[in-house]
Amino acid sequence: MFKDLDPILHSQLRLAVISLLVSVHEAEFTYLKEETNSTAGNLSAQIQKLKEANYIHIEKKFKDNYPLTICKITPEGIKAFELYVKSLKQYINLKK
Amino acid sequence: MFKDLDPILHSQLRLAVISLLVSVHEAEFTYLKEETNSTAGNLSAQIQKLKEANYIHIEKKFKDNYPLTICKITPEGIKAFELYVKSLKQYINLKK
DNA sequence: ATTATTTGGTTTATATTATAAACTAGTTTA
DNA sequence: TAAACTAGTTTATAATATAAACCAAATAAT
Repeated sequence: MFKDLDPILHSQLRLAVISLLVSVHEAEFTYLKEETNSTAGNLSAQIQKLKEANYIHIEKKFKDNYPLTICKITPEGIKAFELYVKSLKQYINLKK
Repeated sequence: MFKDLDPILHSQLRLAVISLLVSVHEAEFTYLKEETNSTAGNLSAQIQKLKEANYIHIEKKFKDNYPLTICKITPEGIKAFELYVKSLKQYINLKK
């Protein structure tokens, strides 16, 4: 009945990040931080996990002398998100 | 943009338990254990948390000499579940 | 010019959570 | 009466989330 929920995505912050990246496809660290209302430390840790899972790609460069971190969702990330949503529906759409 | 997800419900097992109880209204421990495919220890711990949050009520009695634990959802539990689902939709865009 | 503040992060320490393993208490079966 | 089973609970450990502290450089203030 209940499919397992991908633990990488079943985290409020990581889910919010993926949710944003699914729609905007690519975003800066500071944008993600503002939109998700997270602390920098937490966001840094969580995007690292998303990267390790190969759900996002992280590019680091410089812009106007400052470091700039850009996150993009990968095809695997999109797939995982879609599967997560599908599984989740079994939990919250229980039309008995 | 992203509303906080009730941490009591944002747990795979607790969410599955509440999901079941929303539809069946009342269930035995062993039924929940089978339906959620969980271990007894984990289920015991998680229904305790749901009880502490006042999301379910736990009744303990005996049936045919064996202990019998029955869980029922409370109005607060139903309300919390509905709010959780509503908040979650912001993350997963369920309508699409 | 040097001190303070800000930007854009990362690392580390700690609290919380989830879970399996071990245990309790009794019942039934052989 | 010993073994196995039922129906759980408690405990120990691993995993997770998060705030706090830190780092390196840039810019602003004095």
